[in-house]
Amino acid sequence: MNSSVLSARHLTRSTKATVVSDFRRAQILEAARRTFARHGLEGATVDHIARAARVAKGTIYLYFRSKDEILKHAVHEDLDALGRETIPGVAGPGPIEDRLRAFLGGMLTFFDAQRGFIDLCQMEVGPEARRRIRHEVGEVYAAQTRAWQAALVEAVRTGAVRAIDPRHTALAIVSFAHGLAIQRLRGWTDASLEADIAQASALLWKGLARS
Amino acid sequence: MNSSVLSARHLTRSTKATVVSDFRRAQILEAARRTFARHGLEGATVDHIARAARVAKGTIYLYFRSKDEILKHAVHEDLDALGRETIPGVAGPGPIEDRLRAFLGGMLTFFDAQRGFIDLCQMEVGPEARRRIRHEVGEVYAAQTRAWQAALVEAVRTGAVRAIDPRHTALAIVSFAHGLAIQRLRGWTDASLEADIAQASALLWKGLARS
Amino acid sequence: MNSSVLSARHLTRSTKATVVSDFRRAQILEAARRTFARHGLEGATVDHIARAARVAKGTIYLYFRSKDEILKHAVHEDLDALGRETIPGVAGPGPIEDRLRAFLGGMLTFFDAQRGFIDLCQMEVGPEARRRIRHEVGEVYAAQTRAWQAALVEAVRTGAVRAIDPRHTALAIVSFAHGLAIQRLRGWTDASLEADIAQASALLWKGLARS
Amino acid sequence: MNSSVLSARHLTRSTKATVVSDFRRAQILEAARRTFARHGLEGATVDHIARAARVAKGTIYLYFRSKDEILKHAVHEDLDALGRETIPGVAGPGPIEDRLRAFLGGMLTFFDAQRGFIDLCQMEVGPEARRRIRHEVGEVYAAQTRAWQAALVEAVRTGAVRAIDPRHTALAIVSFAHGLAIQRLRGWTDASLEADIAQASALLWKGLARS
DNA sequence: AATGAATGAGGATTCATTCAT
DNA sequence: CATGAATGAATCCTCATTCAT
Repeated sequence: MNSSVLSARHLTRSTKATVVSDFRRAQILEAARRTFARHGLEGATVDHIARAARVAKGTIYLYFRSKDEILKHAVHEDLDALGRETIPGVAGPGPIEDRLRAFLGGMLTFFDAQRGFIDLCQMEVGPEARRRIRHEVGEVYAAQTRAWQAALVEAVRTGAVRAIDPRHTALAIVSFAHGLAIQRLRGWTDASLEADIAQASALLWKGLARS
Repeated sequence: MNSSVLSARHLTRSTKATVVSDFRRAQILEAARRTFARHGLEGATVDHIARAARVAKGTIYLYFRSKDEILKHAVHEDLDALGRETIPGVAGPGPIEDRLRAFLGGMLTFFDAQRGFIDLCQMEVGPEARRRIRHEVGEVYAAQTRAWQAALVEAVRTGAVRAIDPRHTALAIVSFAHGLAIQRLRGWTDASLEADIAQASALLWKGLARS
Repeated sequence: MNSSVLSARHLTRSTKATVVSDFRRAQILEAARRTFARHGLEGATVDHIARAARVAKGTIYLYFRSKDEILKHAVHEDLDALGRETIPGVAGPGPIEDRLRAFLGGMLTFFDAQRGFIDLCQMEVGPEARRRIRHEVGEVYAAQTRAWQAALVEAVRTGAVRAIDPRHTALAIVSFAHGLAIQRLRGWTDASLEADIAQASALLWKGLARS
Repeated sequence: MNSSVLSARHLTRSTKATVVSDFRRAQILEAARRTFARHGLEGATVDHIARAARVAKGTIYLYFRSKDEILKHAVHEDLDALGRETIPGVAGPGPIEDRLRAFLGGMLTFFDAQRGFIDLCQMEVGPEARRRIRHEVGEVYAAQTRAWQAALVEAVRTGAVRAIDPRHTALAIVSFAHGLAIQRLRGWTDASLEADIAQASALLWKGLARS
């Protein structure tokens, strides 16, 4: 009984430690995202990130090996989320028009939530870590494009859309979503999220629809 | 006569000096563009730029007050060119379909020529100079959007296109072009310039055209 | 009775605590010696020492006030041992030739046992603690030298050795032993311990012996 | 004629630049040696070295890639000198007794001139650069030992010394010189340089001489 | 008593900018 | 005008020490 209590305590402590540790990592990553977004990739000093995360500079290095490592993780997490939130719906059931709207909605919402900061990192390509990020971002867009290409091939076959070229059209859809997301992210448009989604998907749909 | 000779000489010298000076400025700006594109905004040191421009580091500071100043000028020149190369055609005569194709072509060509590097600088926004760049880039896209909005209002009026919302559609066109340009710039698509232009403008045109 | 039991208990507990405490101190010092020897004085972090001692970093500070304190104690213990193992024999009875061999043997054996690491620390003299170490090491060599000087004065008097200068010769003996020990410690010689001792003492003895 | 003047000017400038550059390097190395000797290897900060060299911290990095590089060069230069100043004489002509005295004199003088600081660096073995230093120092002592071994083989053959073991005796001579040099360097003896040399070589010579 | 997460002062290194030649 | 050596502020990262659990 005593030992069970002890091991329970131990388990609890161990779990708590993990929870705390995970919390710290998330806390730092979140602070890093905000700081990268506000100050830029090089402009964001580790001091800034630490202050934003409300921890000491040294603490950062208990959870990440380097500033680059932080960037890598922040980007990786976000790109994972972006892929998960936009790609499955493309192949899903339902009319292609709805899927188009859902895709655009997913992209714009994601970027609007300040999480598109990665997309703005493209300029920094010196160190190896950056090169990987660049590649990883490209992979997500490539995956989106492939998903749309497959969906369009099927849609052309069933006559749901007119006889467009699936490869180029897929790229066009993704590029469109991307461009629109950036315009919004940078504050170059003040339209509401819903209006932008509605108008953009209507335009695209009209471009795809039969006759 | 003497004085005329003198002033001629002076004029000549002055002119030559100006020419040389302008040449140096252009030489440095060009080197800076290449260097920024290759190494990133912070990754590009003044040493790099100087070496690329084949001048000594100190010489740079005879022509530009600071590194930020260089960036500002490089960006400004490029944005000017982008505006000049894309906006007038929007309002120009001819069927709107052709103008659409021309616009997309202008954007993609410009970015393909490595000059879209500015667009990649958005992440660096710390110092005041950067903030201005950000704003300036936004201005160009805003100008493009306004041009398209005007064109679309007219096109809707004459029945050249269906009754779309000019404001949102203008933004959509610009965003589309922008997104496609970036995808190309980053090497995420390997399609030919012509094919991309053709397919994209066809899709958009279909989205705009009547019935 | 009760009280005697209690005080016995108390004594036992107190003693046990002392034993445990002493054990911890020795454990940490030993780990520190190994770590200093392997990584150098600054290269050895408190983390390294803690890991080598199989205790948590914080525990170290329950037994030593600072890293410098650890070094001071490790050095002090070793120097004490070196003195005890080499000095008494110098004044001891028996022919001076044997005492010479014993002295050289003591030095080389001590250094060979990795305990001469202190001798290698001389470079680090910044903080006050280091200055003391330097002085303390010097003290041991000085004590050795004094012991030899006394022994040689006596040996010259009795005619056991030729009429050398005791002061300089004492220094020479100690320096010789020291130099040989270092050469071995650093791995710059691969001869066996016994052979080095035998040859060195033979050479020195020949240098000292009468005609 | 004009061109000759120009090229002369150019040559002058180029030479002057080289001279200045060499001077700076020497200036920094000298300051580094002093600082390493005073503060230890890690205790000596680049700031210290810069201040001792009367240059700004950044200037250091115009002449050396890193602190380790500085150490490497300082050590290399000194070891070169030590080898040049002690080894040739060993094989030189003249009675072996004189060569012995010359060798001891060379070693003690070198160390007395604060240049034996390298010898004190042995504790720091972490980074790769340090490991090389350690090896390099060993090489010099090994070269000295080889030189003595050869000299002793010859001396035994000609009967200049008694039938000692050349290998061990060579090591003993070098170790002796080394140990004495260190004792002096650390201030553990206050005898005059000449006295130490005389006494030590007399002792050794007596140990080597025939009957 | 033991732990190890958190801290922040301190050090090596970089790089925009200046200035004597 | 042009140069490039010199500067030092600013940045990333380490590690001795503390302290809540």
